[in-house]
Order: sequence, then structure tokens, then C-alpha cells
Amino acid sequence: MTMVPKYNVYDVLKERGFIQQVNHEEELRELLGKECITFYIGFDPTADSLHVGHFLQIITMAHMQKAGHRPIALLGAGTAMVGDPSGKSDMRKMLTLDMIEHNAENFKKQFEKFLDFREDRAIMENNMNWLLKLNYVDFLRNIGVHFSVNRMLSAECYKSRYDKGLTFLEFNYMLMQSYDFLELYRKYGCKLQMGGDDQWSNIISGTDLIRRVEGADAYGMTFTLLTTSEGKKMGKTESGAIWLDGSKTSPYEFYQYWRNVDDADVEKCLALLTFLPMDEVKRLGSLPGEKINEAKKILAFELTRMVHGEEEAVKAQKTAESLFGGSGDSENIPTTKLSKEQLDKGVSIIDILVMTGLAPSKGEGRRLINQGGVYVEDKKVENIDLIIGTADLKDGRLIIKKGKKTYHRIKMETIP
RNA sequence: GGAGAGGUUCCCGAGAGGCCAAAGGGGGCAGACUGUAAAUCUGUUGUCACAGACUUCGAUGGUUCGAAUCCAUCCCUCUCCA
Repeated sequence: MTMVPKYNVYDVLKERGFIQQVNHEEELRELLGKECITFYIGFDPTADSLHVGHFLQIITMAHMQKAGHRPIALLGAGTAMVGDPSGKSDMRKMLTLDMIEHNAENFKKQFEKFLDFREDRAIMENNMNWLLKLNYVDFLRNIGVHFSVNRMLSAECYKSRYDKGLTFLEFNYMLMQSYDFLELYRKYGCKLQMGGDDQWSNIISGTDLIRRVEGADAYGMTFTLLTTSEGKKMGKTESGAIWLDGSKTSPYEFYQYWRNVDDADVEKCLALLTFLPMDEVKRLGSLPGEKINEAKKILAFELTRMVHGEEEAVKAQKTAESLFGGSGDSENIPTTKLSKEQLDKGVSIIDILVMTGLAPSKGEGRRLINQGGVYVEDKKVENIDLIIGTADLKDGRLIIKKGKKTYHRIKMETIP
């Protein structure tokens, strides 16, 4: 690792709109300009894949690494045992150790796609390694003394819990996260913790702890939460989060999600999530009217490429274009296979909607058809009792459309 | 541990023996308008064998011809007191 950074990443992060809050702004900027430092971001493995919210954090790490700094991706298997109450209105479900370890494994694989872990250029740690063996009384005496309950109670992150209730278990989360920072400081000389803006309280308490215990300076930085212009969290759809794992969110769906972001959010997404140069980002973001679709295509393509690779991105884009541009290539849209026997017998359109997941229930399927929201091969379904049979398929396949933009393909299963 | 308040459909929140599959809002879905945008307007939003039936109002029992609504026990949450 070179000892001097290639450029000041602080300015880059600032320009692209990452930075939300920083302690000791001047000092940190100076430090990042003259020294290659080690920093960390924690990820609690509470789900079995990373999602778009994590992606922003990974991109930040990648920006930092490009400039010459060394990221630590901290898997929070230990903290996930407790659950972070920050900004949450309800207590999290408690996860078993097995689940957490399984999730952590998945996270690990995904990190490796975005960061360079060769020759210690990035580090992966797991706070289970130190948190699980802590001794309660020792911990209280060594770490607990440094925390003022009065101050913790006034922290923003617990506010939403005062009427809903906050357990002592969760209240301890802050101490654990602070201890992580201290541990990483001692072990790797880690001087900076970054995180989403909801982590501000937790991060600051960590820098305080390091100052008290080690008498050293430590820094904290939070970045913008990825929200829409209306303040809603991005990366969520009706069917749940947008995952980075292709088996949970297919590349095509992933592409479509970004293809459909609000006009107002395009520039922000390009700046935060891609590595396109800022003047290009600005140009794309200011395209007028309908032209903004060009920017959305680039956004969707870039992100799909970063997460799923060039090949998948091209496929997703081609599929989208042929589907929305006319008929044609439908190779990559979600597909449901039906056997020849089933099709020979005929399957009702309602059943098909449920089987394909286009409708969650038959009642919902009926409603969709009644409201004119279902199309078979681009023909609106008028008859609720429509039966789909072998004869309706072309080359053993059939396209069903729900609403204007949800496509699904039926394929006849060919028995070898 | 003591005193009070409360747990209603995806969420918030009304309902206080039959007219309740349960007001209203949010969210979702669909339609119109568009640019695969937003905003707006309209419809819809428990399940099924869908002009009918079935299951739902923290849980379990009970009273009643009939219960989300009354009673009993239990579980959970909040507020105040210790």
C-alpha cells in the first residue's frame, strides 16, 4: 500500500453527495489527503443477502479503496445477536446463531465482488470473534463506565422507541458497536467509521470511547440514506427489498427497478451508485423531459453490470428493450414452466396468474382481469373463464402481461 | 410487585350485542392521462367452488337465537408508582 493517497477522496465523496455528517470535518479531510488510513463499515447479517441499501455503503468503500485507503468490512454477527434499535419502531426478531452465520457467509461472497481483498488491501472481520467471549462484569467495568445513560437517552436514534418500548438488550447495542470500533482501532489502527446516517449516534459513541480509553482521535462519517425525493427509502418494492443476489432479485428485475426510478432521483442515483465522472452525471441528470430516459437506461445498465456482470446487463437491457419496444426477445423475463399434460388439459387463466405469482390469490387474479389488467400475447383478457391450452402457445411459449410493465413467460416443459 | 390504559384486516385508526368482511386515511394493485417518470383522477384491496359460502378483530373457554363488541382466565405492550 502506498503511504500517500492518490487524491483526496473526501472531495470526491463530498462532490458526489455522499457525506451527511462528519465529526472534525477539517481534520478528517486533511488526514484523508495525506495518509492512507484504515476505516470500517459494519454490516449486520440479518438477512441472507445484501440489498441496495448496503450497496451504497459498498460503493463508498470502493471509492475509499480506489484512493488508497484500506477498508474493513465488518460482519456484525455478534451485534446481530442483539439487534440495532436505531430508528426502528419495533424490536427485531431474534435470529439464531446458525442463521446469522449462514447470512454472514453470503455477505462475504458478495463483498468479494466489489472490493479487492488481495494482499490485505481490504480486510474482512467478524465481531463475533471478540464480542461473544466478553465477560459481562469486565465489560461493564472497562467499557460501561465510559457511557452516560443520560446522554444515551437523549440520542436521536432511540427517540422512536420511547413510546414503543426499548429493551435493555437493544439499549446495549450502542456499547457493542462502540467496542467494535475500539477493537478495530487496536487491532488494525482503524481510525474512521462510516455508515448510514441512522448510525450517527452509534458511530459518535465509538469515537468518544476511543478518545477516552486510548486518548486518540477517531473519526466518524455518515452518508446520505438512499431515499427518493419524497424521502422514502429506496431499494424497496411492494414485493420486498431489491437484493444483490440474482436468485432473489433477477438481473432483469434489478434492471427494471433502476429503469423506473423517478426523474428527480436519477442524478442522485448516478452520483452515489455509479463511478461515472461527475460532469457526465450532471449532464445526464439534467436531460430535459423525455430525454431523461436515456439517463435511466445508463443508470440501470451500469448498476446491473456492476452487480451481475456485463453479460447479464446486456441481456437484461435487450429483454427490456424488446419487451417495451415491440415484441421479440423474451429470453430473460421470469418464466414458469408447465408440463405438456397440464397444457393439453388446459389451465384457467386465473390459475396461471396464481402459479406465476402475478396474482397472490385467485380473488386478486379475478379482480385484475375484471379491471382489464391482464394481457395474453398483448391481447387483453376479457373472459374470466379463459382457458389456456397447448394451442395458445407459440413455439411452446406464451407471454402474459400484468398491467403495463410486468411480463411473465409460460413455457411448456419438454420432457427429454 | 401496585394502579391505570390498551392489543382490530399490510400499516395507522374507527367500531362498543345483530344493518360488520368491519368507517376513514396511508400503502399496494389496476384503469385513464403520459415518457416503462412524477402529479392527478377513477376503480379496487380476507379466502374460495365468487349473485353464494367460509375464515378473520391478542389466545383460550363461556353467556346469548346471534359476539370484534358482554363475562372468565391467560399472554403481550404502554403510562404512572415502587
